[in-house]
Amino acid sequence: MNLKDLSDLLGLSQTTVSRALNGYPEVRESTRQKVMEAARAHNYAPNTRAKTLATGKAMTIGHVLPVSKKHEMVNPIFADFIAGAGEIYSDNGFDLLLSVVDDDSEEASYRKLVSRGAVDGIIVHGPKVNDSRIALLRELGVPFVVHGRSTEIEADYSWVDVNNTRAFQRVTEFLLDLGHRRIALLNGLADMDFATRRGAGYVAALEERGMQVDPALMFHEEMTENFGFEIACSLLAQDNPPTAFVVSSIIPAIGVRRAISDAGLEMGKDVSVVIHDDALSYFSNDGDEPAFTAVRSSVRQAGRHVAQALINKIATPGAPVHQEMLEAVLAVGRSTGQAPALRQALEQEK
Amino acid sequence: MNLKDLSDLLGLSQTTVSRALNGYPEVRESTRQKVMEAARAHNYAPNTRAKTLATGKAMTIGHVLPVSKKHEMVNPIFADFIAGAGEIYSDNGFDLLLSVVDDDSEEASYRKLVSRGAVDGIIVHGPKVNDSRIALLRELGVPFVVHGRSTEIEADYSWVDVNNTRAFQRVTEFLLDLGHRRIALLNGLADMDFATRRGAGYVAALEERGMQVDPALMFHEEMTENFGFEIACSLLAQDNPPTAFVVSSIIPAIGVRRAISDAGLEMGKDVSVVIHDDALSYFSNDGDEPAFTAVRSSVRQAGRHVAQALINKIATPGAPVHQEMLEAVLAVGRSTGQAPALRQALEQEK
DNA sequence: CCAATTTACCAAAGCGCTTTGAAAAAAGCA
DNA sequence: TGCTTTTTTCAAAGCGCTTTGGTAAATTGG
Repeated sequence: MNLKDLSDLLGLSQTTVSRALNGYPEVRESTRQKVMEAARAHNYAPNTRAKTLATGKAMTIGHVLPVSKKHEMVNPIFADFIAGAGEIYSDNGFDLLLSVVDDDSEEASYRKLVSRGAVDGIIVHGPKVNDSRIALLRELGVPFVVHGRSTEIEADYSWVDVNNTRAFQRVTEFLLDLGHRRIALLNGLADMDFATRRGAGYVAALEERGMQVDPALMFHEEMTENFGFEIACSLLAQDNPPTAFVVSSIIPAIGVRRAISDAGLEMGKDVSVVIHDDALSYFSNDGDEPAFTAVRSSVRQAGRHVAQALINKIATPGAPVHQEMLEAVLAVGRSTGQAPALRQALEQEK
Repeated sequence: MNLKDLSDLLGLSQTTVSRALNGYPEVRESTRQKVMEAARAHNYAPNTRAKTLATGKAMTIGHVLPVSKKHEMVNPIFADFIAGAGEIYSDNGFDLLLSVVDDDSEEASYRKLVSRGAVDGIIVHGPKVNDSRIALLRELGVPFVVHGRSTEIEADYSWVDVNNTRAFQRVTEFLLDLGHRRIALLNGLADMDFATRRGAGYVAALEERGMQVDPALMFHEEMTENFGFEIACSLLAQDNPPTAFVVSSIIPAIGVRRAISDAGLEMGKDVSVVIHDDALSYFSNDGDEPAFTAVRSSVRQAGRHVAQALINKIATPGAPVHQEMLEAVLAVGRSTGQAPALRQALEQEK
């Protein structure tokens, strides 16, 4: 069933039917009712491709999911982010075009998406410290919003980010207040912008208290469960092991927890752990006493904000850039406690 | 830059340029070279919407991601599956259209996808035991492939599934061979087809050995980490706790592991755990001695197979249905060992 | 060397919609 | 009633591509 069939059926012109369906005023209300009715009865929906061709709007947002050939890693926050963004798209009549590419042909993929006219806007995932995609997309002149930022890029562009620096400074201070002095940082890959900022927060907290930053306690890797496990195992086996861990995601933190219990220690008592919690749906870490003390910021919520910002940008091309900082909430759970040394000292005092 | 611009620039007709670009034979090789060159130089790519309108093929595959409003759950295997499918799409020039909908408007979403002509084919995720989507898609006459099956649907349709029954029968037998007699099953939601089949495999293994099936040891829930933790905690606190767990995904198994260590027990010695491992990228459970004994089947690989099957189906409409069974590999890891009772008996014997 | 093929190119129609500009019908006004 | 204004409808152009049905140019064969 296409427009012609429908209009023939109704004895009306395509123009009138189209207008009736699209809510234009120059059509009698009784006619509109009839048209709507017939459209529903025959399950008519205008052909997307014809419609977008005619209007010049693709009504589609592009997401590029780079999958490294070597690591075979898929960002675990991706699904939740997409779920959030997708809600907004549905509400606004946009489609979501997902391009899976191996990371070395990523740039070509953006170029093609735009020159094919397949999308009206693009969302940039996982920005690097110095991300070439931002310059590329500006050059291509396509509206885009970055989930995160790119520290070394001077240009103005739209982004929605969590205040990573503040969050990590906060949790580090929290651990310091509990008497921890040797605090390990298990961070994401070093070239990721979020990881840099989190590292900066951690360092800032230590330096503010006049403490040495020990590079031997800072780790950058793909944030797998195994990464957390391996590092924690080797650290805990050292002579002077850290008493606390700051971990960039709940996934490696699960590995850390495993290492702690394998070492016969108790998390929250012998060793403290704080995490950044993206509020992934399958790892709920909430309730009145979450398993992990965490700075929490829902990545799904971020997806909603990024999507909305992009849609606004597409609707109002001249508008200024959208830059939005989300704050992470510090929620204290069962994974943290006073440093053993401090606890002993306090007990002695009694 | 569009076709007209490019052909004007070259002093050729749109026809010739189009044919040159699409590899048709009726164009001189030297002309084709010139055209290709110019296209590359000016970064020309044919407008997707115009092209698909003209050809009548959308060159797009639809995926519907239902997100339950109440649970706010996003299937954690989704990202890996998509990554696999996306590779195949890229290789074959297909786009991936992702529709995020809340689960009660799922049917409408499929209808619309088809009547809008937005997709050439659809992939069905997470089939229920009696899934209405299969009848719907057949009625709509759109090519589709199901990731999984739907037990109660008689009709012929294309699917790619893991042999869940066999896999779970196998791991249950494995536990029985180790002397375990009280084996708990932590399964997915009861209406999910895969969960039913896995349950059937578990039951079959027990019955084959003439053992009672204890419904108090079988659990159906959304497969979160918390689910595993809660159930395992309460079971281990019972008078006659199970000595082994069969768990439908690595995620709840992580919760089970946590419960075991919280109870002061050792996994692989006091309590055994076997899992179904989807080989999610952030929870690698491989190497020569994986953390969990598992029946493994890469969901990413499944994504590739499903996508390829659908593309073939679209290319050859008359072809018979594609039904493909993937077998899961049993890999023994460190999470299983002899049942404590059996071990004691054997020691006594010496 | 000229007719019959083959090769290389082109004009125009069509994909299904929106939108412009015009016309017909209805309503308002004197 | 006749004329103007407003409302309602329509025919046709256009979005950017592919593809059909040509025609002119080059090649072949007798």
